[in-house]
This record gives sequence, structure tokens and C-alpha cells, in this order.
Amino acid sequence: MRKLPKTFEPGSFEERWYSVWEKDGRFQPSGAPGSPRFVMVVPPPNVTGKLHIGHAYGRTIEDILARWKRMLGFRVLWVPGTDHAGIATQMVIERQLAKQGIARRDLGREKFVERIWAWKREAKDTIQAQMKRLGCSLDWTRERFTMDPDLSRAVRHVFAKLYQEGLIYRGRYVVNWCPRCETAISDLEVVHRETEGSLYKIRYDVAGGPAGAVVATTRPETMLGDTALAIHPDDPRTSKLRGRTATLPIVGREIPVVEDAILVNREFGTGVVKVTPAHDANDFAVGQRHDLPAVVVIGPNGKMTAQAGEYAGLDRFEARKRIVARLTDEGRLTSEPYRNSIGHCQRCDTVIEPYLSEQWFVKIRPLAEPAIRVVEEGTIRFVPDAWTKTYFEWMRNIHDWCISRQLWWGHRIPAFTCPNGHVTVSEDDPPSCPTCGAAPLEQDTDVLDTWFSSQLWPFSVFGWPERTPDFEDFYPTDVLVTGYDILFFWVARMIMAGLHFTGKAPFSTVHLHGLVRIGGEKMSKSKGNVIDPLEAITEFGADAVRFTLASAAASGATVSVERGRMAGSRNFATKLWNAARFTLSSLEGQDVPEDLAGRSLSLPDRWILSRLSGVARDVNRQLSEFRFDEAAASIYAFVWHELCDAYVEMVKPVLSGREGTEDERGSARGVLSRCLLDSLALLHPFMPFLTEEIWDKATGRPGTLIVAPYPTGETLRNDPEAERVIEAVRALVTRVRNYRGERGASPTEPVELWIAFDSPDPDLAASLPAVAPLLRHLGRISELRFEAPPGAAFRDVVSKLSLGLRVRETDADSGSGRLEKALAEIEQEYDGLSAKMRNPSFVDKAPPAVVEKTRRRLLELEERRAALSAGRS
RNA sequence: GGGGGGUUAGCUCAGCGGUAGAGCUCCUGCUUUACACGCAGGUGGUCGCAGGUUCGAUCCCUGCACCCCCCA
Repeated sequence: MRKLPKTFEPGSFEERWYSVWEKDGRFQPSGAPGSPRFVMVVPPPNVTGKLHIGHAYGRTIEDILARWKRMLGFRVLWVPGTDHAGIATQMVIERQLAKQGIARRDLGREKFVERIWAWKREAKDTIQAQMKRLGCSLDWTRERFTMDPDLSRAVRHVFAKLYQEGLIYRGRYVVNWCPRCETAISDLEVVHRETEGSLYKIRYDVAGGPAGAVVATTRPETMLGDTALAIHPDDPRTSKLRGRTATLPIVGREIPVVEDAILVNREFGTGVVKVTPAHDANDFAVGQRHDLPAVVVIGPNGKMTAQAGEYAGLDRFEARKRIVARLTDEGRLTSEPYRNSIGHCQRCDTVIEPYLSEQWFVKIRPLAEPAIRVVEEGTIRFVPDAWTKTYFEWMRNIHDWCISRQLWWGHRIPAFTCPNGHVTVSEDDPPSCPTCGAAPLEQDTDVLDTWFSSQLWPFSVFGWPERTPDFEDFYPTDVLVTGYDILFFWVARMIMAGLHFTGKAPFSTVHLHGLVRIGGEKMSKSKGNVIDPLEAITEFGADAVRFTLASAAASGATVSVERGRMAGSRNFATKLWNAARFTLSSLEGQDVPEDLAGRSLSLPDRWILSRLSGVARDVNRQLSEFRFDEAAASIYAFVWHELCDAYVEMVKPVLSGREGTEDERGSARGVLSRCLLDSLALLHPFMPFLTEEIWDKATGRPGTLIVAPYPTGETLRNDPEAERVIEAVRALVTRVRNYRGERGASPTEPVELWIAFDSPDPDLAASLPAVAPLLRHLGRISELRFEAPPGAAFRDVVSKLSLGLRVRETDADSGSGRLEKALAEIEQEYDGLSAKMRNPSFVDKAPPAVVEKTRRRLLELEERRAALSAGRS
């Protein structure tokens, strides 16, 4: 046993313990294959930069689970890794280049991708270092990246298989297109935002219809691509337009009026709708139904195409301005203010342009159905359960998934075209066209959506589709921990892919946690309220940061983290440190019994062991329910308020030799030691560094707390009797102390205390003489008598004990207000409860236990009122 | 437009059928030989508003107000 330094400096040991654990292989699963295991894969962070506090939160939760399960004896495997994050990472590099005035096309695909790889290596190192500082017990020997060769093979395998199954198809459709990124994106990557804009009404001339037809639109520039007007077949307002032809303003093109009951909403607008098949998904469908041509007037870069005639080359918004001006001049256009929802690119916030282009899609319904079923059947459960409904809503209304991206960073689509135009999809690069034998073949230039590879993460990390030993041993995983914001993006798709390709649900429990907010506000660099995890760790220590995050982990959608709470956690760490210093100095050079079973224990000893047992049970239950906040609070309250505030203060006189026998001293040392070690173990998943550091000094077994057994409370006795007596002692001591306050006496002023044996709880009163020295010491009681208090004493009832108090030097009036207040409160509660008891239907209908409890409470109030009234004057 | 969540002490949040809890803050005392990142004591809440169900509602139901999120 060694001494702890007087001051607590987390920076002095955190990194040391991490390397000890890593060197000793503690992060790798140990134990025989087939023995109970616990497996998680980390949600791979994007290699776009560094981790923020939100990542630290999720990883802290996972590490708590991993360490807890490891200490419970499971073979724990927690797999680390990173995600290439196609569009996001590509943007990071594009921005870097833009600062030097270079566009990615200037550099060329090969050079550009090389550059991203260099960045990726750096970002991965940064992220890895951050997770290590945080203490994450990840198995770094199994670290993966979504573009590793074997994970890329899994992607190609999956693409080819889905294609063969007819679940991947290629076609020309209107997709969400970002003109800044110049790529298609999926529905999920479009962020809709209410925007103040205008609703334009444009009059089209109609052959034979003198009044013309007025259409409403928010995007007048698309009129250049109109190829029809549409009316509802049953709308009398527009029936005179039936079968006629309109003339497209500016362009002069003759376009038909078609009847379409699906597109045209009779309740909205003028009843006439312009149809632009190339620039609106609904209009595209109309075009299919009525065999209309599609004219692309806005190009992939957001500029007008040659089809836009005189507007060709203009930016789409500039074209809008000019077209509005011209139509206004021609007397064809009016506008009014209008709020509508406009789609923006999730990554760069550019307004999305629906754009007709050739893309690859996943036919998703056949995959969604089994994925719905596993959740319905409970094979997979969401924690908290509220997300189940959201999951079902989305899965039951799911749309086909556009998976091709016109990017350079990512998995290239394994589709090959021969000189004769035959398309081959293949897991391996085909040397020549399987159809006609021609060569060379050209691979599709597009890459896949990042989520197409991340959906395979829970099994691709184990080498699937090879049946590797790791895949056999560790798949399916147990728990997935991630933010609810990627429930659709990632979780749902992993479930679909896992079931389809491995035949098994990829995990059994999904814990969806809230998103971190600082002081109730979303983190953002512009608000300057971003907490950098490394800065926080440097200032407060990794353990304090982790404990704060765990404490904040309630089940709501937002997780509020504040610096004040970090400081609170740091204070708790310091408290534990000092408690350990005290304990170690008390045990130093002394005989410390390890086996407490055969010893006679004092009431405080029995009490704290009983509480330790209770807390251990609570913490295990709370962790199994993913209530990290409650588990953290349980340990905090036990260590600080029961072990430190109460037990340590109770046994100080015994330990110091002022009180008690040698045998009692030995017991106290054994109990204190046991409490410290078990507290360290209970707290280790939350505060791994500090607890390991103290454990080392306390046991001399460096680096072994991480694999020490986790206390479950089962080996200790639940001792209600000891709890009852000690809780009474604590209540009495508190009452004595605030009695001093009421009387304006100084805290050192001796108080006389009488406790009557004929108290409302005589059994309890009878057991108190055994702890008389304790009462005297803690309450600074000069005279303690077990008899009815004299008339001159102030009387009260505490914990069903009738007592009298007297302090010599008093400023009698100073606390009298409090007595009046106490009596008034008693009176109020008494009136309320007695009214209840007088209500026959309460006595009749309420559960007997509740009635009995109310009756007893009433008696207590009576006792207390009588005592306080007697003590008045 | 559809769906989900929230509104509890000055602040940040737990609780969710038997008249309210934590941390931080605040106030008053304390060099009580582990700890002032501490010790002891205390202040502070008609649990958003209005109805309903119930013997009883912060908790369940309905409506309203305000806030947040998701989907279209």
C-alpha cells in the first residue's frame, strides 16, 4: 500500500493507465470462444476532422457498457473504426483547395483522391488519439475503415448481389440534385426549411380560349421547360381548357393541356398546373403517364442550359429574376408573398434542384419488410422505446434509395460498359464483356452513397463476406449506441442489410441517445458555445468529463452539458481522491481483515455494508436499463453522502483509538477498505483512470481494476435493522445541529439530549444506547440520557423518537420564527390528512396500505405537534 | 399538412397515481488533523393554462397556449 499525493492531478496518470491496459491486452476479448460475450461496433466517425463533445458522449456510454460487462466477466469486444464519409470529406478538401484558388477538376480525380487519402490518415490519427484520451476501451487491433480493401470487397459483393436479385436498378429519374456539390443525393440528405418567397401567377395563351390559363408556381424559371399544362378531369372551372393547346410564353412552344387527377389538386390555386417533367418529381410522373417530352433547362451546375435559349448560361436565380421581369412587362405575371418549404443540401446548404438524370437505385420495400418484422417481434428493441413508432412510420412509407453519387471519394460502382454498350455488374473487374467479349470495359465513374457501405459495418468489420473466425464468433453484435438523428440514415439500413445478407439482426438492442446541447442551445461555432472534448479533458480530467456526460444521459432528445457540471464532477473526483487518502492513511501499517463474514460488526459497519450492497444492486439494474444518469447519481450519493459524510465521520473516533476496542478497530478498517475498493469498482466504468490509480495504490496490483469483478451486492447482507438505527442516528444528529441554529448557538456549543424509551417507536429507542458514543460524538452532546425529557427542555419527535433538547447559552428568540413555521406546516398537513381520513370513500376505496400509512402519519404529526407545543415558551 | 417530444426550485435536469428530488447557484456559520474542488445548517416550487377521470393527479384523458424535433 502506497500513499497518494496530496493533490489530485488527473493529467499525471490518465495516459499512463491507458497504455498499461492496452499493452496488457485488456481491450481484446479474453476467454474461450463460446463463453458469454458482449460485442459492440463503434458508430464510425467521419474522417472530416476531429470529434466533438457529442461523439464523446456516445463513446462514454459505450465505454461504460464495455467496462461494466468486462468486469462482469463477459468476453468484451468493442470495435473501433472510421467512415470515409464521401460527400462530407470531399467537401473538406474542396474547401482547402478553394483557399488556394484550386478547383477539384483542375487537379483531376486521381490527384484529388490522393489528397483525401493523406487527409484521411491524419484525421484518423486525431480521432484515435481523442478516443484514447477519453479512455475508450476499444480493441485497436481490430480497427477498420470503410474503404479498407476487405470492407470495399463487402460493398462490391453486396452491390452485385442486389443487382442480381433485381433489387438494384438503373434509370433516368428526377432526383435531388445539389448544384454546388454537383451530385445526386438521397431524400434523407435534403433538409427542408420554411422560407419567405413569392407565389407567381403566370398567364399562358390558349388557342381558342381568349382568357388564357393562369398557373401558380414558386419557380417561374422552370417554365422554360414546360411541356404541358394539366387540369383535373372533373373540375368545371377548367373544363373549357379540355383538349386545347397553350402557347408557352417567351419560348413560343405549343404545349398540350392534359387531364391528370393525381397531380392536380382541385382545392389549391387556379386549377391549372404547369408541367415540367425534367425539374419536378411529380411532373416527371405526369410526363410518364401522358408520354410528354422532358426538357432540361437547368444544368447540373445550376446554370441554364442551351435549351433555355436566351437565358442559357445564366445562374438559375438570375434567370428567375429576368423571366419575372419580362413576364411582368408583358402583363402576364403577378406575384404575392408566400411561405413555402425549400429543400437544401444537408452538407452545403445549397438550394436543391430536382434534376432528371441517370442514377442507381435500391428497390427498398422487399428489404424493409423483414426489417419491420424483427422490431415488431422484439428481436431488436429500441431504448428508449419511443423510437419504435418513429422507426415503423418511416419504414412503412419508405421510398427507393438513390445510391449513386457523382463524387470522386468513395466506393466506385462496380458496373462496367463495353464498347458495344453492354452493361455488366460484377464483384470482380471483368477482363472483357461477358455478353459480346469486347474490351476494354469502362467502369461507371460514379461512387456509392456512404451509407451504402456503413450499412454493412456490423459485419463487414469482421471480414464478411468471408466466414472469418471473428465473424463466426462476434456477429451478431449485442448493443448499438448512437444518436437518434441517424436512425433512418444508418440504423434502419443496417437492420435491412444485416437481415438480408447475414440472415441475422445485426444487434439486439439499439440505444438511441439524445444530442448534446450546451446550456440548452445547439452547439455551433458561430455561437461560440462549442465544448472541445480535449480542452474539457485538459481542464477537468477525462474522468470528470465522462462522469458529467453520463450524469446528463437522461432519455430525452437533448442532453444538456454545462461547464458547471464538469466542475461538479471534478469536485466529486477530488472527493473520492481525498477519501482514498484518508482510508489509505488509516490502514497503513495496520492489520486489515479481508474476510468480514466471521467478525462482529458495529451498527455503522453493518449499515454501510448494507448500503453498499443496496447501491451495487441499484447500479447494476440502472445500467441494464441504460439509465446512466441514475447509475451515476446512485454512486455519487453513496460515496459522497453516505460513505464520506456519514460512515467515515462515524468511525473516525474508533480508527484513531479514542473509542472502541482493538477488535472494533480491525472491523472498521476492514469495512472501510471494502467500501473503498467496491466504490472504486462500481465507479470504474464511469471514471476509469482515477479509480485505477487509487486501486493501484490500495492493492498494489497495477492495471487490474479493469478486470476486477464488478460488485453486484449479492455477497453482502441487506441489513434493515442496522439501516433503521443508523438512519435514526443521522436524523437525530441533524436535529441537534439545526436546534443549535434555531437557538443561535454556536456549532461547538454543547447540547443536552433526552431520548424517551416510551417513544412512538420503543424498539428503536431501546436499541439506541448501543450507539450512544456515536450520538455524543457526532452531535457534540454533553449529556445524553435515555429517559423522558424534563419540562424545561425543548421537545420534538424525530424518527418516531420522543426527545428533549437543551442548550445552555441561548438567544431564545433568534429561532422562534422557525418553530412557528414548523407548527404551521404540521397544522396544514394534519388538516389535509385528517380531512382525507374523514372522507368515507377514501377509507373505503383506497388500498388498505395507503389508509394505514395515512393513519400512522397522522399519529406522527400529532406527536410532533404535542412535543413542539410543549417545548414552546 | 402529418407525426413525435417538451413546459417541474434562480439555472440545468430527474421523477410520472398517495400533497415533490438532484447538481449548480444563493443565504448563514465553520482552520471539526482526508478534502475550502471542503464541512454543518438553511432559503427556494399553486409541478404551463382550463376542464375531465379518480377516494386521491405533477403523474392518466381532452382542449388550449408556448417551445423543440422529425416527415411531406
